[in-house]
Amino acid sequence: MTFIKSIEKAVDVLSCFTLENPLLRVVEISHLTGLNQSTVSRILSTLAKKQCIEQIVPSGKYRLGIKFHQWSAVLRHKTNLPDLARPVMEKLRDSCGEEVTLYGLDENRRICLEAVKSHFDLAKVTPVGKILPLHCGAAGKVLLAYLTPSERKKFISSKGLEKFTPETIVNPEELEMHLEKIRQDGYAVSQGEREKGAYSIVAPIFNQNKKIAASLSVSGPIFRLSETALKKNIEAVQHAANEISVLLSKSNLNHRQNS
Amino acid sequence: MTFIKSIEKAVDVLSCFTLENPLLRVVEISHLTGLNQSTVSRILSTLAKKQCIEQIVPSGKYRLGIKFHQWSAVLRHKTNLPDLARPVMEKLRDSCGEEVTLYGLDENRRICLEAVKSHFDLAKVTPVGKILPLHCGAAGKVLLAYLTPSERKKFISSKGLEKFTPETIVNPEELEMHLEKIRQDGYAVSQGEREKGAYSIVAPIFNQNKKIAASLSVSGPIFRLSETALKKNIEAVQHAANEISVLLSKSNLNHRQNS
DNA sequence: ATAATTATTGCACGATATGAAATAACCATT
DNA sequence: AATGGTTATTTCATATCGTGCAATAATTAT
Repeated sequence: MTFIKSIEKAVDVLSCFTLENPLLRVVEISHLTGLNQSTVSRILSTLAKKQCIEQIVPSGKYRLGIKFHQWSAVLRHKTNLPDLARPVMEKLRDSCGEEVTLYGLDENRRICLEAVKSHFDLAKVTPVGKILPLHCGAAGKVLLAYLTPSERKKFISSKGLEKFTPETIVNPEELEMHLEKIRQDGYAVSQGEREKGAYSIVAPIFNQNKKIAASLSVSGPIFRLSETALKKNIEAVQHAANEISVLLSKSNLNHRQNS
Repeated sequence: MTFIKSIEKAVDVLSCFTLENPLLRVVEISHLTGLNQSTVSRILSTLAKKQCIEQIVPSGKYRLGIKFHQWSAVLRHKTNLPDLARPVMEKLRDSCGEEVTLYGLDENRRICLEAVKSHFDLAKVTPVGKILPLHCGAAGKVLLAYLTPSERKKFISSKGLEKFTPETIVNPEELEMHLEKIRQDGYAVSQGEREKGAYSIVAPIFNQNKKIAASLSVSGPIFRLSETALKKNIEAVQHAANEISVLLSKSNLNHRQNS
């Protein structure tokens, strides 16, 4: 299989535009991607010509362009995972009170695809579109756990595992043991692995081919996690995740062939 | 200036994914873009590797992938035109009762960037993300009218002007006259040019450099357009469009330099 | 006004994207 | 299940095209 390198580079350039960094200049992108400045400049010109990005005139910085409004609408429109999952997620939030989030795999990160806010004032709040690491936090570990061993190895060996908190697992073997445990249990619980004081309870969502499609998380401040809440929430998250898996299978089976 | 052709092709491929056609196969894209099947296949493989698209396994069709969730979130997040315009659009809708829509230029089409629903049960309803022609409907003609003559010429000469209804202008000279009139008036009114029985009243939105940024439209069924409603709505649309122009200028001036 | 950083362009080289044809995979029909 | 037809992918040779370097131009900072 042969891939078109300049297209990969263009995607890498566009991937630099994030919630945290929605406005970028040529050099910044050059640093972030490791691409030559000339190359970045030419890629940006091309993307600007095609209206994928636009230049803000006083500053000269670039941001995503009108083309993405089209794609954004397409994404929101059809049977896609977030829309499918939202009602189930709201039910889950109502039963456990805490924030419910949905994560998908994005290169070797995870991205928050959907978030339903907690009823508490003091709570975990994750914006949709936020990109987070895979190796820490139960939602990341669940995504990792159900990859094929080769896919997983590619990630874990790719670069060092960054330490976010004292609880972050940075040892590959230790991480693999955790993942094995997750596969046995069918869920994951983490406490303060990425952000101090926060817990998550997470279960996997599978597509019709039993491949991992997303992870569903309930998360909040650790001090609200009683022994009974833990048990109840594990049960509830697993149930909700299964429900979404079923919806997803049905939805995908619908657009067979010429439909 | 030198553009990277394979990237342009990739964008063309992705542009095939629309509200009407969210699921596509290689041949379909090949026909839509005029690209060789091998090329399309390779572009799709590359985009799939980068998770810009994903293949639905039972059917083999492709759809937009998880990467677009990231970009979609970035788009929604920062000071972008639709979010800026929405409150003003809602006010306008409340004052005139009819659907209010916002259109931007997308290659040589227009795309609905934002829509606020009419209060009436029988009304015009335009989905966000819908792609429509430029040469018919007041919202398209306003976008055309304020392009530079060379930009405009590029579009009008590009290919024949499709006739949607008996009212559609298909003669380039006649169209130019209409556009001149629009520039003099500062607004446009159309009746049944694209869809029979529908009218639109549209005013231009400019950015801080006085370039056309979007067009703002009030539209509904012609039978509700009395002489007084027409006058009132023209006034209201122009006022709202100006308001949005001001907001847009302010917003763009904010992210100067290193902010 | 000057220096420093950043963006763009020309050029020549080497990588690489391309179409045509072949092969493989897939689907529909009987 | 088997066949024929459509669609997807891969191979291969060729010329195109994207690339980095260095120079220039444009911006920004001091």
